Amino acid sequence: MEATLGRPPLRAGELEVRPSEFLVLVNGERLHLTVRELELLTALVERRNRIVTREELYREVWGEPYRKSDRSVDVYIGKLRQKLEDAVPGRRFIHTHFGFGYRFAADSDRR
Amino acid sequence: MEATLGRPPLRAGELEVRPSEFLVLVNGERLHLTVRELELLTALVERRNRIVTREELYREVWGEPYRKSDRSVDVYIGKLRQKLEDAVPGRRFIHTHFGFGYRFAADSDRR
DNA sequence: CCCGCTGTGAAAAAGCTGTAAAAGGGCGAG
DNA sequence: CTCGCCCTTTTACAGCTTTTTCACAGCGGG
Repeated sequence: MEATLGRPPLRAGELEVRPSEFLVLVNGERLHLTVRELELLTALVERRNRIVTREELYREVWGEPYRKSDRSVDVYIGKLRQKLEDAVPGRRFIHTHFGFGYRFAADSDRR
Repeated sequence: MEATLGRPPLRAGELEVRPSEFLVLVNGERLHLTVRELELLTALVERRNRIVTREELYREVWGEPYRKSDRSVDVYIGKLRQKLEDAVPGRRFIHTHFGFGYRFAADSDRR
């Protein structure tokens, strides 16, 4: 949880993440996230527009070495997608890059 | 995939390869490649303007000894050529050297 | 011509991802 | 202490994508 404490606010399209307040706003409305969800979203938004490996995400959020049989990252990506979809229907924030990892993008950019 | 992780960016004509970001740009646009395609292209561009044997490419990308009946390198050369042709029509980046191997060149030089 | 080398489509095999659901844990209320 | 609730982790499996293998046709050099 300390992974969110010193972090400055992040804006990304209709999202605003304030890690130090455990708060995510979507178009001004609070999005209710659990601790893991918030930490994972924070890690992704901090690395927006870049492909991030599961390894890196796992190290950052879980704080321990990644075992490739571990599906936690995927499961939480799914949870985040669901909540983001509920909040902003039709928008796609988290992209899968097969064999590489995930990439967060607030704008519809091609990279 | 770790074959791309510590690598510095490479520029070659209208191509820019950023292995550590799993990213290839062609005239600024992302070229979508699979893991193998990216690794093979990276290996070729790192050795640009030199003829590279299948053995060397196979060792570098697949990480194991080459069996001469293995056509994987050829198949992936074909995939890369196709994607590069789609991205930059009329341009030829990967040259065959009969009996020797392949050579990547960004400029239209003959050798 | 001959025969090994190369290009390539397509099938088979391997591997990766999305997701639901079960299992495991922590914590506060009573 | 026990229960109930919620969050996290693990498991299972279907559906897809990628990788590998195979087959055959066309080339190219001797």
